[in-house]
Amino acid sequence: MQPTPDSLFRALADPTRLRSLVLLQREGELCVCELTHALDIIQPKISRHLAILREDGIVSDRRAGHWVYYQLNPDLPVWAQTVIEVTTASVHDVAPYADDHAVLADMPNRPGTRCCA
Amino acid sequence: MQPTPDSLFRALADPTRLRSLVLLQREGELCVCELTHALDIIQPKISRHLAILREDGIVSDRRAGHWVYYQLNPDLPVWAQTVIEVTTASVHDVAPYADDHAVLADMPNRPGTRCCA
DNA sequence: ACCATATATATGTTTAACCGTATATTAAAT
DNA sequence: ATTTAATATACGGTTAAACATATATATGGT
Repeated sequence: MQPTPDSLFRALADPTRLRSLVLLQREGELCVCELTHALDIIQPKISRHLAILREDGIVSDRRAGHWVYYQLNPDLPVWAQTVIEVTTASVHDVAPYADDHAVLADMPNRPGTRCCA
Repeated sequence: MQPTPDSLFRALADPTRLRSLVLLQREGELCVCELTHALDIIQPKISRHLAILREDGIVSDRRAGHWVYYQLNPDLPVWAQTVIEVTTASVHDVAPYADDHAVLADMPNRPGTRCCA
């Protein structure tokens, strides 16, 4: 499934989804617990919004053991990629997006991270 | 006033507003009656959605006699211009955007048009 | 002053989206 | 087989957005 302009903008219209997408654009791939931590939003809420993005073809998911990793759908049409890229670049230093990034960087025990790097 | 990512995407999330913006991006400046005709949407509905766009700084208006002309706000931040440009380009040939453009081109008695060109 | 045209706003109602809480699913470990 | 951890979904309630209709405002012409 691929988003239409209509459905993409409807998806981007929610703050939780927009913050999630900006973070995914920056980081490439994140599990639900990382998004939950970075945005400080309860897990069912994150999961529900990720489901909306998934059902619209905006993100794809991949399970690895306990964790489910989300990323921007690699098959996203170019125009949609551009919309997300340009937006992400423009909010690089502004709240709450910059903070989300910082909070994620400080997250302890991130899955996939070697514990004794 | 300038749109934030949040407010811009909320604005783009409504089909009437998205169609209006795509047409304004293509045409440069249109009066309310042209939008009403091109989109085949009753005038109060068009006006209300244009008011929402205006209040968010996405479009600007100019009165000329009976008519009020709208255009994309020239002071729109570059990232927002890019979002609208890229989107417009991507829907050039698809419904309902292509049709809106065609219907507008066929509109009789458009204001600002010389009657005996 | 009055009328016609173009546009804007106000009102009450309906529809859709989001929310928090509770519960179900899935996978790994013991 | 049970338990624990991560994630997903279901349910009912609340809020916000959109709608159609009616009315107000503004401009220009007679």
